[in-house]
Amino acid sequence: MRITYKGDYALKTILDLAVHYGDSPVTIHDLARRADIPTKFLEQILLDLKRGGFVESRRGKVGGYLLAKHPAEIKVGNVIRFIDGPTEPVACLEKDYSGCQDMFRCVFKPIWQKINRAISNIVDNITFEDLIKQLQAKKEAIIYQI
Amino acid sequence: MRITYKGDYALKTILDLAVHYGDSPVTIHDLARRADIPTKFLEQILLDLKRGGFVESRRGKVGGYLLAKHPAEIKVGNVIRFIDGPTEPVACLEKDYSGCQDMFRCVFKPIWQKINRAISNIVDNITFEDLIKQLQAKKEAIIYQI
DNA sequence: TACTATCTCTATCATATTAGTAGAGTATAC
DNA sequence: GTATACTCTACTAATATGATAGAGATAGTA
Ligand code: FES
Ligand code: FES
Repeated sequence: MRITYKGDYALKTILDLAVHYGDSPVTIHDLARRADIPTKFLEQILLDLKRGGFVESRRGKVGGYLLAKHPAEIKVGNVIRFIDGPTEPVACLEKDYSGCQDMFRCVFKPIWQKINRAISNIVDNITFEDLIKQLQAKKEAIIYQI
Repeated sequence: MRITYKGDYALKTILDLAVHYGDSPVTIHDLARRADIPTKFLEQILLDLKRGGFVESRRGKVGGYLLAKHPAEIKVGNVIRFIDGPTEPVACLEKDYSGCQDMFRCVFKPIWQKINRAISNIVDNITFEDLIKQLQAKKEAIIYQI
């Protein structure tokens, strides 16, 4: 698995929208500025995320983007897989893969399967609500430090 | 981390050479045929592996390739990293990376670190000697089955 | 209504990576 | 001295990545 800039931008954007969950829409401009993402690139990413059911949009003045679900309902893995594709380290492991006939013989397959399970265990067990809590914990730690 | 064809071919080639460790050199032709790898592509991979100190070569008649170290001395992770690059899921984690200033703030970093550790734990704890043993165990299982 | 902020959509582009292919050259055993 | 086998550099086609450009649609409001 490889996290691309697009995936990184998508995660940061979803997190930003998660932080503003329940508030009024956030504009592309604000999202781009806060996460330092090229605006026109983010436009495309947000359209993708909308098609993926992660976000909703409001047009016109007072428009912008909103998270389509509660932050607790979105896992990091959902976003990564939707934007950057499968997390499997080799094509052999992906669903509907026709090659890899001599599966029984490939002594490397168990390695790829282990890696695959390890990655899934991580990215599918953390939601954006968890991330927000971590952010808040960090903030408090900083205040306490002062 | 993403295993490319080149990495896959390199692993299968090293395994083949590991199986023939101690024997006479194995030709590119035989390696290519057995693992179904385009011969000219494998030539390049073997030159890379030679520069990486994984294999040795003998020219002329009765020439071919030999494993440069004992199979127990070569980890799967060594080959993957040498051929396909770092196993880290994001550039931020790689050594000498200058970006990612607000490290303290990036709530995703612990996720990438976890994944990185998980992958390393897997690929750095299996040698080609281990793989050969697994191959032999499979062979015996098949014989027993018959 | 006109204006403006905002999202929507399609196309285009530069660069890098991937997965090879081609062909001439070098060394060695016999 | 010739066949066999590795060596080296260059080239190529296809795809992915990380954007940029510009015209269009929609909604609030003066
Ligand atoms: S050939 Fe499919 S996992 Fe090895
Ligand atoms: S910005 Fe470097 S890990 Fe998130």
